[in-house]
Amino acid sequence: MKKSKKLLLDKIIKNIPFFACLSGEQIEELRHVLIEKHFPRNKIIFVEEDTQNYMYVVLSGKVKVVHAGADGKEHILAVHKAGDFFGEMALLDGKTAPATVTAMDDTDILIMSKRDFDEYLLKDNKALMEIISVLCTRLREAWMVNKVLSLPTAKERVREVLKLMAMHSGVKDNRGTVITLRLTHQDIADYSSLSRETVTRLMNKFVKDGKIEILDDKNILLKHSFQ
Amino acid sequence: MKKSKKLLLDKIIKNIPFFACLSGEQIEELRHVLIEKHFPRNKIIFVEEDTQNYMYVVLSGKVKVVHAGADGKEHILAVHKAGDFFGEMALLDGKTAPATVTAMDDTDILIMSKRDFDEYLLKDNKALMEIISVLCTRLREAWMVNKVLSLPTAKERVREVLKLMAMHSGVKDNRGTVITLRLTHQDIADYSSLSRETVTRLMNKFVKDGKIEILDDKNILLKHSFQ
DNA sequence: ACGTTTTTGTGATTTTCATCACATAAGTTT
DNA sequence: AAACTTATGTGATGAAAATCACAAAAACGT
Repeated sequence: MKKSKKLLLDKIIKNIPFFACLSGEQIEELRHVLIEKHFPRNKIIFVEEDTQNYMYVVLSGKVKVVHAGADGKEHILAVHKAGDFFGEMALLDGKTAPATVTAMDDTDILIMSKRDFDEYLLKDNKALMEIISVLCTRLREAWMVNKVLSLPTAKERVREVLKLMAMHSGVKDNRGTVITLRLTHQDIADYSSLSRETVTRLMNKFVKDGKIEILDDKNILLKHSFQ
Repeated sequence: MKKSKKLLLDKIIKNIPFFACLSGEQIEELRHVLIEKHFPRNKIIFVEEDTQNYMYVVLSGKVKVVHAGADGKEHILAVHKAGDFFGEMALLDGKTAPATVTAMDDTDILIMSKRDFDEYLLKDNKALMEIISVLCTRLREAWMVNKVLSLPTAKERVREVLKLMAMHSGVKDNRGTVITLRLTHQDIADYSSLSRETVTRLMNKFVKDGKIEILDDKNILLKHSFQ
């Protein structure tokens, strides 16, 4: 393993709240049991209702957490980027995965087995408190999505979805907040439960009104005037 | 306290997953620190964004967990009946309450202070595991609501909301499942983010199609053919 | 650089609900 | 029981967004 990669891995691991309580030694140990795996774009990582035996950490790329509707449409519940983790729920309560996770780009992912998860995390009181705090965050996020979906107009829905993503994956700069997920209109539509065409029209309107700007790399800048 | 009431209290306490791991003595102890309080219909128990210092258990009646929209409309996230508990999140991560809770009927509620909560629950590893499992359940429920709200037609939304309530508050009998919450059409509308009129029309259609039946006490019977 | 696939842009049409406007019914209060 | 209040039933109308149907542009693969 390259030195720089090793350092990156260390940095990412240390930023996972679950692992915040582990000692340097423990992290070193941990790194040896973690498996790195590559998922090409559009590859499914796991399917809703699957029995799940791993927790995942995104190293690079991004993944979407989705519910698939009967009609083939999918609803995005969350998008995770480098440094985010997912799949912990099935490990915690032993039930099946509540949603499907798919790679949105070519994505490198770190995998931790249930055995190691139990070994390193479920024995330590402090780690359990961390897990609880993470679940609370997830719950608050789920309720926020909920709120967004019950907004009456398409415009509000798109606006709030953008704000939600800015909160989770936003980088502030002097002009506003940049959503670094490089989302397509279809992605935003799947997030806000609207049609792609409606999202296209609204995004253009936001641009025309000077509320947002699409940067060269397709990232979305929410200007200060946004909202 | 009347004997019968004491027994009821005991039974309810023992059915709360948080307390499942406590010994008989501990429960006895616990009962002395719990305060019982009455909330009349429509009384707000706590407000979104409030700093919250208690956990609550419903003894009788029912409460709704809601997000209030800017336009005065409210969106129901969950309904809790006797034996259910709520308000635990703010105690767990110290952040403000993520939603408002209101009594839907005259409701008796048991209150546990943060101090007792910490004292009895946050020290025990087994209790922490219980809390984690409860949070996972909440998260799965929140995602189900999410799924319902992203369904494209009003009919599906109402159908799935009814199924959700049946799952949480349903009593099976030989004809199907009875939702024992005595909900108004407005409640269902607030749950599914539809207008009251649309819900009325759809409920009548379900009745006419023989899928559901409104019992004398206003409870809703989902017949076996429902779905 | 060329063809292919994916994404975006935009008008025309249709559908579905929300809204409005009452009527009726059922429950509550006094 | 009369007077209110709350809940339900139902038609008519309108608005918002889905759908349909392409065109154009960008991104990607080889």
